[in-house]
Amino acid sequence: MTDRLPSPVTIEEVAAAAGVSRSTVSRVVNGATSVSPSALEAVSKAISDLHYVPNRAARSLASRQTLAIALVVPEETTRFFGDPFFAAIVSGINARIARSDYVLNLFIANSDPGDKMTSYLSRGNVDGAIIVSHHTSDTFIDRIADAVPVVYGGRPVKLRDDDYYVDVDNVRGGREATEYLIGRGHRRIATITGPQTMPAAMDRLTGWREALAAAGLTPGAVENGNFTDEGGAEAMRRILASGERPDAVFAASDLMARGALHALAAAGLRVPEDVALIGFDDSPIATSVSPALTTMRQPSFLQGEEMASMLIDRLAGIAIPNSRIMPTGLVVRESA
Amino acid sequence: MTDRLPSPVTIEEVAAAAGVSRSTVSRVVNGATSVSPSALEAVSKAISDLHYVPNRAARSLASRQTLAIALVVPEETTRFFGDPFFAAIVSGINARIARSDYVLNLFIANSDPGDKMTSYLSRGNVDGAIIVSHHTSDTFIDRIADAVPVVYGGRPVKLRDDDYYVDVDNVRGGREATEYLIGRGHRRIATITGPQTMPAAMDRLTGWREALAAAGLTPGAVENGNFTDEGGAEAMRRILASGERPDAVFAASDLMARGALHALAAAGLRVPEDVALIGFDDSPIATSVSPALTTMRQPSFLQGEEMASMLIDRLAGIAIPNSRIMPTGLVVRESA
DNA sequence: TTGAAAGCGCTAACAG
DNA sequence: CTGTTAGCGCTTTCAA
Repeated sequence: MTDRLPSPVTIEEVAAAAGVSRSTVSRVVNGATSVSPSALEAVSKAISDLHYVPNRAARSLASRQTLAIALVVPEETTRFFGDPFFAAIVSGINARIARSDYVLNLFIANSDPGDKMTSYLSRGNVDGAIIVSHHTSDTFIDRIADAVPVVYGGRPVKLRDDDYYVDVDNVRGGREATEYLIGRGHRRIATITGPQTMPAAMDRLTGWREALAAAGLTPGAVENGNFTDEGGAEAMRRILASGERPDAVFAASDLMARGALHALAAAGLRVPEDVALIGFDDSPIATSVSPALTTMRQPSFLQGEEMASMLIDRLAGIAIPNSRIMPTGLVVRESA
Repeated sequence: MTDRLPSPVTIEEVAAAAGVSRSTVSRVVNGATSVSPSALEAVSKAISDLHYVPNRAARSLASRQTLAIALVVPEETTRFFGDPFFAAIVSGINARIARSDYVLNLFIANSDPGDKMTSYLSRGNVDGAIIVSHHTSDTFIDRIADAVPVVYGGRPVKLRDDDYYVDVDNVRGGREATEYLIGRGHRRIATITGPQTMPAAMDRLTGWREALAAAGLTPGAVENGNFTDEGGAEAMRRILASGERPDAVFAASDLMARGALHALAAAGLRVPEDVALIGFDDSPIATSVSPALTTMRQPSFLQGEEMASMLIDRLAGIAIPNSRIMPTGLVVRESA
């Protein structure tokens, strides 16, 4: 192997420059409180003068932490990467991690149970893991969760005692989106759902049902759009083909709403005049289409940041609630 | 910090079990040749009996390698994540890395020059970096390339002597796609390009120009679709609004082709009867739209694998060519 | 072919 | 509040 030079300046040199011992430098680097102001200042100066960056291998070896966090992404990356909602989640995670001493290790999860990734994680090569977007069928999850602290993006499929997650109130989001439609006078309301193997998709559907029931309305068509653009378009086509045309549609993601929009346009229907359409996410898609989408916002970037924060707190031994439910909010634009 | 237990079995215990010294175990683990068959066998047995897994931090500290590779993704993640082409690239990179001793560190690159990431990478905290999809405006690139070996996805904006990259022949791809259109009898051929800050986008445009020039045809409209879905749709609308309607369009990515398809449908134009449309990538999008896209395939997953392979080889001190140009190929479906 | 010995750069008791 | 002292688990000369 070619030798890679590590950071040339060591803690020893910083200590010398600052006129203190290694330990004191270590203390300021690690934010220990018990350092005198003068020492703190001298060390800080030496650090920035010398551009000192701690060697993570040494640190990790001595402290018995890896300082690494795994970001586990499900195999079917097409859907994952195709949705700006996830881009925002990952950006948020990245942003929070960047402010910490941790680095993010990316793993694209292969459901193969003998998987190298699973054993890598199980062997304590990371301090914790963030798992985004999993399905009922993802079996490797449990093995990871047995080995290291995990924070989930979205309520996990089977909730266990020591599960931590960040989510929004999807039932409520679905309900309020639908209530808005009802309040605007719509009566034949269909929905395009996500895959019913995912809690978020199930919950939004539940919300839609609840709102209709509360208003005494008969539920319209329910079609699975699989959380994809094309799936949304197909679901919309099936809805239109199925008989009575709805006067409004609740799509459980903006991506699917976009697909639906195209299907509606292809069918010669105007939005919102003929069919009102409401999305979910308030991702960049919402404003990039025409008409701009009315949608239920969720704070994706913040959710990502919060996921990382929760994990970092847990690793630091700070007690935190098992879940963090972030607020949603209706954003009214043109489509409904 | 909560203590994370590392793999409990150390090289010392393996050595004891095998009746040899630490050094011999280390030699076996690292594949050194100078080990007697009997020692080799004893050590191998001990390793598997004890489920020994070397501690990366210790290994890294002693060997002065990090065993980590950075995956650097440009800030504007919306575009990155929105394109299935990149999903395939990342999957390929991930797959190859998973077969090695390296792990992938994900960095979302912030153009802020004082960036923590840049200094982290510069300080030798990774052995090498893979940089996907960069623009002429991405200034942090040079600083990374100065610090560690880099492999680029696509020819870098400014090619330096020691730059390594994997790419396809985009000029040729653009030319052949356009030649196909010409061969089908089309004469008024427009193009939807990617941002002209990216080599791939520039080259595909060049190929389009070359094919038209060779056929003695007047170039049609050229509109930038920014490598996004909506950008493609807008570019198509501009082309349609600009006067003479083209009888064929070369879109420099499938994502933009999809946008164009929608704009065409909205304008009441049939594909391919009124306007033929050809894409680029052969991403999953190509078959998920209707009509299915005729497109210029590039082997995205393999490109990702190759990027990782090149970097791993370089890090191993293996001499390799500076670039690897992967083949493209026309895939004829329905849209042209 | 093998073992002994010397660190890699850092953290973490433990005294003081 | 600070320095001293031991290692963390592994690789790597250097001799034998």
